[in-house]
Amino acid sequence: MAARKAEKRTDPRAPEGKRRNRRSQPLSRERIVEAAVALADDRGDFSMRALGTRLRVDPMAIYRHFRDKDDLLDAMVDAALAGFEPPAPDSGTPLERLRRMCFDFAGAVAAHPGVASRIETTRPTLGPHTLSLSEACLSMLRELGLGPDEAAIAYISLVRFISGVVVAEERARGEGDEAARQEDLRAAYASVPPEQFPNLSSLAASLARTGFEEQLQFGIELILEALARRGAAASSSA
Amino acid sequence: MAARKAEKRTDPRAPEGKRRNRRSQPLSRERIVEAAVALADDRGDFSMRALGTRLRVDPMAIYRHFRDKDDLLDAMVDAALAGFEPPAPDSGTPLERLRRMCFDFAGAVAAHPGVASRIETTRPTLGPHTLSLSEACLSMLRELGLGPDEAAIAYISLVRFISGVVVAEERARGEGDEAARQEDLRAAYASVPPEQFPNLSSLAASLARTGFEEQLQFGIELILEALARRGAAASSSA
DNA sequence: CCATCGAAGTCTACGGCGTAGACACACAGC
DNA sequence: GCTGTGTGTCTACGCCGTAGACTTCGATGG
Repeated sequence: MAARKAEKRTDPRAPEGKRRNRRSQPLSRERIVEAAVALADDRGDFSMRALGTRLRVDPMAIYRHFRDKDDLLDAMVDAALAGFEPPAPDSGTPLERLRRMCFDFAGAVAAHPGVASRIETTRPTLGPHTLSLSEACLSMLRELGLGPDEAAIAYISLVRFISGVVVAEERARGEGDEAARQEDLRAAYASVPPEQFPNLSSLAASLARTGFEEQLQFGIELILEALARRGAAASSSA
Repeated sequence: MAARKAEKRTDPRAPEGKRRNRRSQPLSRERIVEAAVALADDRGDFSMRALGTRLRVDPMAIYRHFRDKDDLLDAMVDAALAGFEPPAPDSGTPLERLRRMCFDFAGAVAAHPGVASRIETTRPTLGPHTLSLSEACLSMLRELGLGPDEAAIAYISLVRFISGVVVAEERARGEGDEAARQEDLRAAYASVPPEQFPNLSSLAASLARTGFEEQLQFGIELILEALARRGAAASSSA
């Protein structure tokens, strides 16, 4: 949008413009958020200063558009949810759609480091994407037969579980490559005395076989199953 | 371990010891972890430097006992789980005990800021308390009728959900006092057009009524219910 | 009794962070 | 042309984690 006026200014590397590069293209919330997400994706972390250099702009310039880092981070969360589309209403049973949505949501969140831990439902980020996502999820839960209050708390439960898994995945990923991690894990559990902790030893083996994908799937299935049952009970008794 | 040799040195508050306070009582992993947890409890956050001043010691002294901050943080997680006791085997049905344990666990974790987000199950912290907690939980899940693999992944699901809730709670708590937060929430949702997002508007009302306690309870009930059903099915078919 | 040694604590310093506050500059409207 | 306003810049403050050299102390063994 604001890039229009920049077209004629992009090239002529203004002789003295090295210092005053304002005209290259003006900063905007959008441009900043985009760059911020890209930065967080490239490196695992994110700092205002790094974002500044990436935008070839003084870090403080960002503060003209966002109150503080937190403000920007909130915007990034919503941006990460762009491109996420709730499943079409006629694309399966409510349960199927709900399941698909949970996975899509988890995928979208997991695609951008740092986002998962900021998914909120109590002081909600309230970006437009967040809003439509919540609405879609709630309406499917209602379709399942749940009442308004039940749907609300069920929605929260789902979000909490998913973000719990994704946060753990992110942390693990930042820990070194997968093979080494698996090896560490095996080694750590190998030192556990099996007679004192019989189940724990077998946990190691299971863990080695189970990735985050499976954890996500198992947990969501569990939750949705229980929810469906409640919904059915509620609507049959009504 | 290293404390043994200190016993004879504890008292004689060396005259010139003001600068060289080493003799007051020697640092040890234990003493450091204890102070660290206390520090994190007092202020909401935690830094090596602040810990140093609290221990009246140069921050770098801590590095003689812990490789780095992460190492210390891991130890703190396990320390937070001290005092946590799994329910006695004869204190109710497996389901009841499991439920109780989940709440106790959540409480123990929530009692110490910063701990929740570090609860791991894949690169496990492997402190003694963590170990016995896991073992107890796994064995109850087995009692429920689940097989070893199912118990393992069910255990992970529970941990993920609980830490998800507690992390969210912590973040919310750091956000300002409860009343103001509730008000912000109400205001935020008030600006959502109800005709476009009918369910979302009702979410606001439900959220206002629902604390973290209820979220925890609802989700755990959901998960345990589904697990119990699977366990029953598995053992009846066996 | 003294030399030596290793462990524990200290000091200094480096490079990073978020961001407050003063400043510079380009442009809009007069 | 003048001025105000918005936007990017600069400098600086006070935090952070921690590397590496240094100090000091108690223990050890000659």
